[in-house]
Amino acid sequence: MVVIDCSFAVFSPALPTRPVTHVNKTGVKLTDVARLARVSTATVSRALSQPQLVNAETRKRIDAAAQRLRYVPHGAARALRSQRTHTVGAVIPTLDNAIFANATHALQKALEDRGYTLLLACHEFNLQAEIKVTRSLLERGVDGLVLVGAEHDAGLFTLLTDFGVPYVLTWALDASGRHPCVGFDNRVAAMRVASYLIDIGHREIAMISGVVAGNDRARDRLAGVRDALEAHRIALHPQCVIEKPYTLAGGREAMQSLLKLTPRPTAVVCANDVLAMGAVMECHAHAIDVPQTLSITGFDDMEAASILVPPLTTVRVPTRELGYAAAHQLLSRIDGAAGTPVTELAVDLIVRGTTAPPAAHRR
Amino acid sequence: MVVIDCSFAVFSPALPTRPVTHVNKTGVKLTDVARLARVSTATVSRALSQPQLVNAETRKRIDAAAQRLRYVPHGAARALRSQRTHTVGAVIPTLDNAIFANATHALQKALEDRGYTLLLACHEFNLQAEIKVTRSLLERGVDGLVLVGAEHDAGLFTLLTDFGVPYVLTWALDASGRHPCVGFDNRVAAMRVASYLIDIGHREIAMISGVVAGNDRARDRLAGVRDALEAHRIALHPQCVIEKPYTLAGGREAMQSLLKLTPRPTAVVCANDVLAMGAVMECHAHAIDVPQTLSITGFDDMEAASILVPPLTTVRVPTRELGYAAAHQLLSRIDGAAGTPVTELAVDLIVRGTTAPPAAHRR
DNA sequence: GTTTGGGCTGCAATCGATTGCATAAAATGT
DNA sequence: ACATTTTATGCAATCGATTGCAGCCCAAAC
Repeated sequence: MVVIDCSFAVFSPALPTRPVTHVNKTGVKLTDVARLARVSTATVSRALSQPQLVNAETRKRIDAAAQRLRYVPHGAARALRSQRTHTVGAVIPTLDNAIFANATHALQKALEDRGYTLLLACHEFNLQAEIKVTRSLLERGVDGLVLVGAEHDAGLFTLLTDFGVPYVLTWALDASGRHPCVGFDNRVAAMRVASYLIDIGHREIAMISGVVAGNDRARDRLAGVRDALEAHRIALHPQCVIEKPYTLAGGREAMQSLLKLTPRPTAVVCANDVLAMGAVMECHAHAIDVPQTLSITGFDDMEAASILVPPLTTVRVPTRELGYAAAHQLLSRIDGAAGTPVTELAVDLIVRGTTAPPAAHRR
Repeated sequence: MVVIDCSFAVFSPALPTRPVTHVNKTGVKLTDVARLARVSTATVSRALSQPQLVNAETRKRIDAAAQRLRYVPHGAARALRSQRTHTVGAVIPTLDNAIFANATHALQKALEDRGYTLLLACHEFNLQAEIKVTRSLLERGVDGLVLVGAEHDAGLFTLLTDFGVPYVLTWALDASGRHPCVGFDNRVAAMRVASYLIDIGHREIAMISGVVAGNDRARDRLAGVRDALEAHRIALHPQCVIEKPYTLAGGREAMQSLLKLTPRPTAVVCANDVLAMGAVMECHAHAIDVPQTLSITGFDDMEAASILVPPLTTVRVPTRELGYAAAHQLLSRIDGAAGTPVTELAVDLIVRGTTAPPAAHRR
């Protein structure tokens, strides 16, 4: 932090007749700083990005000149010449789900700490849209990309390798071992949830799943539940699996259908917290006691899950760690690190108030 | 005397082991497409960005060539020459609050529809950090900026006008009339909430406020409550105003303090839904009946407010409209529109389950 | 005294696309 | 048939910073 007196007239470079543009209307460029500091543009450039190469005295003059002129580097010019943008792109499904917003926030902070800026794009769970927005990010120029999920259209991977841009997959582990990733095993985690319900006595279990098309996390979570039930030779009837988009309304509708079934399930596994909260709301509306009559579980452990009454039994996903780890892994790849690192994060089953043994098990 | 933040020092990694070329490793450029299509680069450029200027036949050849070579334009080069990045920057407090995430999501969608990409930066409610991240966005090159709130450090506005970059303020209305903005009157809205509580009989009213330093929305909401109470000659004791950061924990702590007061307030106005949800949780924990013993109101109407039991009485803020309107207003300014448009959005008091007349008023 | 080498600095080429101007060909008007 | 406008294309300058290479200066080594 430097304090300078700005009460004197600020040097203004000759006003060239340029078209009105939005980029640095001040027109202060490296040349102006160089002239004022009585050095070449080369030296100014070095003083700003590799200070150790420049004599301390000269550097001081340059810094002062830059301050005085309020010089702001022109990113496009810099990027064109150096082939580096110091910008990272994130391609996520949506910001409307708090869990992605949290992870993105952590990512953004971690990048900012290292001098990078975040370029954002959403694809709304559509793999074709994902290619489109990724291309647009690549076009804008990013030094690296963060993607969500391990499953993507082949065209997306072609694009990435054609471009030779470093990237990291998140929220899942890549089975093929061909892509760097930081995430956790959605399948095992979901299996653990279902196993827990079985352990406390449930046999009539249903699942409210996310839309599995183009969403490997949703698919894995469903598969995990299947695994657990099969391991205990418990049937999962087709009508007990309801696929809905990740919204409160989706959860409510799904629960509405499930309540009509006979025999009625005693426990419902939801693919994420939003669906679970919707499901609980619907039970409230029908005066069905959770967890005494019906147990419900979520997945993600978003903050809102804790304000639910009763608080939601769910799987804690370390969103913050996920964002940080993704940033660090990506940046080290940008800096030239080789290999295909896989970072597996731990997830935990958090048993709270929406689960209890089934009525038949109690006396 | 002016203080200028001189933190434009660029992050320089220690010593990259093997810097990678991140930008278009394929090396396909305009020249290549031009050669394959047997035209000049000028024509290719036009075919891609102003197709109507190019003969249909030629255009077809060019498109085919571009497709064949998988050409992707180089954004930095394009930006350098045309002084347009087709990128808009958003400087928001945080993504961790769902309400900002929602609005940002809407903004992003609206921009995408018009061919723009979103560059994101957060300042965590710190006006100095806001200048810093804004400068970094400007450096990266943005055609316009979306800011949150009407109050900003003078240095921020200097930066904006120096740069001559179009911008729009959101989430509030600018009293000075000097800045384009799209938002609503936080003060009037908060006043309406407090008036409602007074109307149904409350006289002992407290407020859980956000941190007002550097946050004009929070300050206005507090002022609005003050207005309402004064208009009815009701006192607002200093110990009845508790300032907390916008977190669930903040709401709980504040409520804990308020519960110790004598006389105990019969109604608590919260500056946003997060605080209100924390407050309700704390009441649950103390087995205090909401709304029979204590009424609580929120502000924002985030989705989670509806899963609360009882559902939260709050002020609906049209986050989606806000994002869309900001995008449209900004883009029309980027396209050269003049003036200082002010878009005022309507907010509504949504009376739900957390408010009721005070006990003394019922029989 | 000469050579060597390290520390600084400047020159000028370069990154890849856009665009003003010139020109040629085709369409239109008289 | 000739003048004029319109349409389509190419040439080459340009945007603003970075960086390889060369050169200068001065101190240390021989």
